[in-house]
Parts: sequence; C-alpha cells; structure tokens
Amino acid sequence: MPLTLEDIARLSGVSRSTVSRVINHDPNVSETTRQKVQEVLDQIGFQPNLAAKGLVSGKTNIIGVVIPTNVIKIFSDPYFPLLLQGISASCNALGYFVMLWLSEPEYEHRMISQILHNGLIEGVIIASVPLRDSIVNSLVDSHIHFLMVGRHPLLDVSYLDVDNVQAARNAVMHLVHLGYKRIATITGDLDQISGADRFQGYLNALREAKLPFSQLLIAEGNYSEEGGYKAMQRLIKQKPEAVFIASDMMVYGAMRALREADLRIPEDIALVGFDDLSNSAKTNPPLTTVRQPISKMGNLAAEALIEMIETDSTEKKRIIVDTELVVRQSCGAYLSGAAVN
Amino acid sequence: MPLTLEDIARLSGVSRSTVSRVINHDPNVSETTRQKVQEVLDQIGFQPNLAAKGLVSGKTNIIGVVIPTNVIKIFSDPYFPLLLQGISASCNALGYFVMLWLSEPEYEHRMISQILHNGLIEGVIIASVPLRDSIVNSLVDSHIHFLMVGRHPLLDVSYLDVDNVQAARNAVMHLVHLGYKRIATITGDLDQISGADRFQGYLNALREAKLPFSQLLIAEGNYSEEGGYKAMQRLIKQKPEAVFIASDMMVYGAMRALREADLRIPEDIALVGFDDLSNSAKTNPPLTTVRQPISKMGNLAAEALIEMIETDSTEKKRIIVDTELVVRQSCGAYLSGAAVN
DNA sequence: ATCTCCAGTGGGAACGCTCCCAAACTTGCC
DNA sequence: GGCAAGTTTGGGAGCGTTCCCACTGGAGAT
Repeated sequence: MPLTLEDIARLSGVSRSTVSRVINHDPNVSETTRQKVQEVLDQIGFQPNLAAKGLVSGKTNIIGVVIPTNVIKIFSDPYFPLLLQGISASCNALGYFVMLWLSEPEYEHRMISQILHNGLIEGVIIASVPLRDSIVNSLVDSHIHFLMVGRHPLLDVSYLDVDNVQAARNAVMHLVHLGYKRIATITGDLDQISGADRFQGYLNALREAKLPFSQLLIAEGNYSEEGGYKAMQRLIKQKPEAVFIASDMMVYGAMRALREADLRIPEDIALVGFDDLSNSAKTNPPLTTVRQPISKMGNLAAEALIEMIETDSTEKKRIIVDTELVVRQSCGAYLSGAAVN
Repeated sequence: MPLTLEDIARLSGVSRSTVSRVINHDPNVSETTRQKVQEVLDQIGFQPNLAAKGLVSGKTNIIGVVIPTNVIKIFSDPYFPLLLQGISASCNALGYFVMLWLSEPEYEHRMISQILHNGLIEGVIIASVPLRDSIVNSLVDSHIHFLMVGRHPLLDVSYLDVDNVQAARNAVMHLVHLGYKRIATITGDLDQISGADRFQGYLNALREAKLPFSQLLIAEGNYSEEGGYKAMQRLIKQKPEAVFIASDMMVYGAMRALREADLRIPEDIALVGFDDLSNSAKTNPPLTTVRQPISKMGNLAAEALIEMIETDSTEKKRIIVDTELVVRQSCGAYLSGAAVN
C-alpha cells in the first residue's frame, strides 16, 4: 500500500502542504524543514500518486509517442527502435514517461480522442507522418503540445528534422564529382515527407550538375528491403552508373538484386545510401551513406517537447539536425585507378 | 476543454451516476436510459478523465512494458519492435494503453519505484530479462500483475515463451538427420534464459544422436550480427559441417564471415537459424530456421496480462507458443544429389 | 386498498494531490 | 515594547471519477 503525502507529513512532523512544497522544490520552505522532510522522502523512496497529481494540476509528466500505421509495416527498419530509444532515454533522464501508440487505422480515431481527452498526456511526439494523414490536423486543432519528427510542408507545426533535401543533394553531388553521369535513384515512400524531400534533393543535384533527367532512372522503393530489391531489379535494365538510394534498408535489398545479377559494386554500379545504420559499415563493400544521428534525434525531440511543455510555449520550434556523408567503398571513391571517367 | 460526466449528465437529462453506469456497462440501467445517454456519449466522443478514474478506482487501463538495458544494445534486432507491435495491437483492441520503459541501469531503481508506486500502472510485461536482473525480484515482491516474455528458471512467475530447448533440439536433429556429424553452434547471450535454453537444446540433440560434444564447436555470439560474425570466424577453423545458430540476426553475421572466407552454404557449411525474421527467406541461400511468431507472442502476452488484471487472478500463467522448423536451402536439405554422407 | 419488493436512479463521500488563503511566527525598525 | 512587513506553515476546497447507500415508483401479492 503506497504511502501518501499525509503519511510523509506525519512521519516528518509537518503538514501535507509542506511535504508537497519540498517535493516540488517550492522555495518557500525553510532549509531545516526542507532537509528534515527530504530525509524521510529519500528513506521511504516516496513516489507521489500520478493520478492525483494529474487530476488536480494537469501535470503528469507523460508524453505520448505516436508512430502511424503504414510505418509499422517497415518496423524491421531499425530507424524506429533507435528513435524510440533516444526518446525514452531523454524522458528517463528528465523524469518523464512515454506512452506509446503504434497506430492502426481502425483505432486511429479513437486513439486521437484518447490522447487528447484522457487528461494524462501533456504532449505528443509523432514520427513519420504520411502527408495526408489527418492525425496531425487533429493535433493542431487541439492545441496540445506536439512535435513532429520530420517536417510538415503544409502545416505550421513544431518539428525536428534533418535537411533531407540538402543531404540528398550532397550525396548525389558526391557521385557527380566522382564522374558518374548516369545517376539513378531509388526513392523512399513519396507520400512520406522525407521520401519526397530526398527525391527533391536528387533532382536538385541533377539540375545543378546539368545532367539530364530521365524518368527511367527513377524507381520508387517505399523504404523497405523488398522495395529496394525490386526497384533495383527494374533499374538494372537501364544500366545506371550510380544509384542514390533513399534508405540503407533499401540498399540492402538493392545489393541483393545486384548480387543475383552478378554486378559488382562499385565497379559496375556505384551506390550511396541514407541513414548509416550500424550494418552499413559491414556490407560488402562497405556503404557510402548519409549519416543521420537517429538516436540523438530522439533525444532532441524529447527534450524539445518537454521544454515546450514546461514553458507552456506556443512558439513553433524548427530544429534541424546535421547530417554527414560517410564515404566508404560502395561509391567508388576508393577505386584503384580513379573514378570512372 | 474536455467535458465531464456531469456535463454529459446534464445534456442527457440524467445524473452523473447513471452516465457512469452506462459507460461502465453496469446492467442496472433501463434500456431507454442507456440508449439516450449512449447517444450523447457517441455524439460527443466522450473520453472519461483517466486520472480521476485511476485515482478513485485504481483502474487506468495502462500497462507497462519493460525492456531491460542490455537488450537495447541489440535493438537493431527486429525481435523487439515486432514484440512491441504485437503488444500494442492487442492493447489497442482491448482498450489498454502502453507505457514504455527501455530501462537503463542508472535509472533502473527509480524506474521500478515509479512503476510500482505511481498508481497508474495496472500490470507489467517484461521481456528478455537477464538471469540475474533484480527487476524481476522487485516485481514479484510487489504483487503487481506481471508477465515475462521468456520463462524464468528460478522464480515462480507468469510467463509466455516458446519451448526453446525443444525447438533448438529439433533444429539440430534436423541437421543430424541430414547426415551431418560435426555440428557446431553459435549461442546467444548465455545470461539470457533463451540463450541458455537454446544451447541446452543443442546439447540434448547431440546426446540423443550420440554425437561427441566438443567445446571447440561452441562459440558464444551474444545475439548480435557482429557477435555472429566473430563467432563464425572462430568456428571456421574447426571446419564444422553444420552450425546451429541461436538467432537469425547472428546468422546474417555468420553468413558475412563465410562469404569473406569464400565458403559455400550449404555445400561447405550448412546453417540453421532461429527466429525466421522476414529477411531470412531472402538470404543467399534462403535460411532454414526455427520460426517463432514474435508479433503473435506480443498479442498473446498482452491478452494474458490483461486477463490477469481483469480477473485479478493470482494464479501463475505458463503459456507456451508453438514453433516450427522452416526448411529452406541453407541446411542442405535440397542439395542436388542428396545429403552429405 | 395496502404492503412488499426490487429495478432504477440520484447524490454524498472519497481517492491523493495542488492551490490558495489565512494563521503563526520572525525580523527589523521606530 | 509595539507594529509593520516578510517568511514559513497549515488546512480547506476542489479536480472528475467510482462506490455505496438511500430514495423513488411501479408491479405483484394479499
């Protein structure tokens, strides 16, 4: 049977109010009283009842983390676990709790309603929202604190993101500088903002390098291993010299397709990926890829949301996290001889 | 501003108590009243305040899911996301919420205290606990409802598991029946119960087949891709004919080592894995492996825990989920010619 | 017609906390 | 020594539910 404030008060010879003040670091407590109470608190390992606290003050220290359905299908991608880990770690450090929703369409409506009205959730992090998902609109309307991981091009919301356009552009320019002319891409899910942005970066680089654009060199791969595999099978017929692939997971599939077709990387086709998952240093050959610090992004997202909650700020945050092109062997940068041209 | 029971009561011309009865499906409400109230409820999309409900009744419909630290390191293994997805799906369906802890040692003590005393958590699912972890002891002492995914050999607790010993034994016997004599194993983390159990299954099969046991044919691989890679590098020198590998993730690492050593699978070394991750059908060659229905296990775990909560049962559950050996090509079962001998 | 019984309903109390106001005690100054 | 002002403490009210008990009214038995 957990103890209450009243119990602690009796044990330390003060009132319920004073105990509450000590717990909440209210400065209006004399140092001697504070120490006396804190001692009892520590010894008992007292945890205030969150339901009671939440009921009266609205402060529960609980945030919601929402990952929409369509993404669950590609949960085999370590992106989400890593993000979750980052969020969880920062929440632990800051004394917050994580309530998780892997949203499924059939429950989505009820889920939103629960998040907004159950009186327990102080803020929401929502990751990888498809462009036309209505969840975001509901969140915007509700005025609950929330933060998207991945920007939203249409709505004025707080978000944390990498500059996907620029990062993709840089990756492709790296291929350009290595002398490749016929550069293809395997895109992510284009309904996903990140997918569309990385594709845009590819286009920007082609334009910048004055390389011709061809619809035939573009294959949509929906961010899955299987999608990368199939997309590469289609691309092979077009004989590209290099391919920019919008996620490492898709690269793994693409490599599988290339192995089956007996094509060498990078001699026959050079590859650049996106994510820098831990396995990407160990592929054969090691993968040149855009590193985004996924777990760190989880940290930052949680910290930003918690700051919004605690300052009750309505100002919209825009946090851009740096990426870095990690050059390994799949792009042909270290080919003996030189680049292709 | 969310509505309260009192508001609904006013809108439907009854009392707070009656609305509460309708919401909680209390039979002592006349059909006409019930319908009248339900209509208002549906139209508003009313969500009762969980904090208030939790405070007075202790019922919050929140369960905790705990995944201990050491496991987070191998979060790149899709096992945990899949399990989580299964748990989440069943909770959604049954109207429960999931509070997630990816526990880190530094916060572990506080975390347990929070789970047990914050008054919000009705039950806990805890996955992949290391043998000597103290969390489980705390949970046992606390009398909170909880269920382990993965049995605990020392404590009398509720759990859901596959029969790792038998499944591993069957996998190894499959290799035996194909005629292999010199069968090695790459174990998982032996501090993990599943790791120890699968290793025991390997030993049982050797004994049953009257094959000699050799310490040299055993390599510990700690469940990671990298661990599998290094373990296989060590094993190669022993020239085993076949290897039973305790997780598919480790198989991927092992395959990488074999590729680098220019050894063919299964002609030079036959492999059998454990998990049947979605990529395992697409390896080269496709992997023979023990299928465990991970997501389904998440479903069942959540459902079992919720049943324990709702019936307030103190009886310990033991749920064993069936596995199945999926025979593909890595074991050599379909080698042209026949088996090795 | 009266009484009993029970299904159906309403409202008070309580859950454990925070917030606010008032009380008590200190301190400093005339 | 007395008073104002400030500091510290205590306790009542209230958050939105559930639970319990009491009340109402209609059906059925006598």
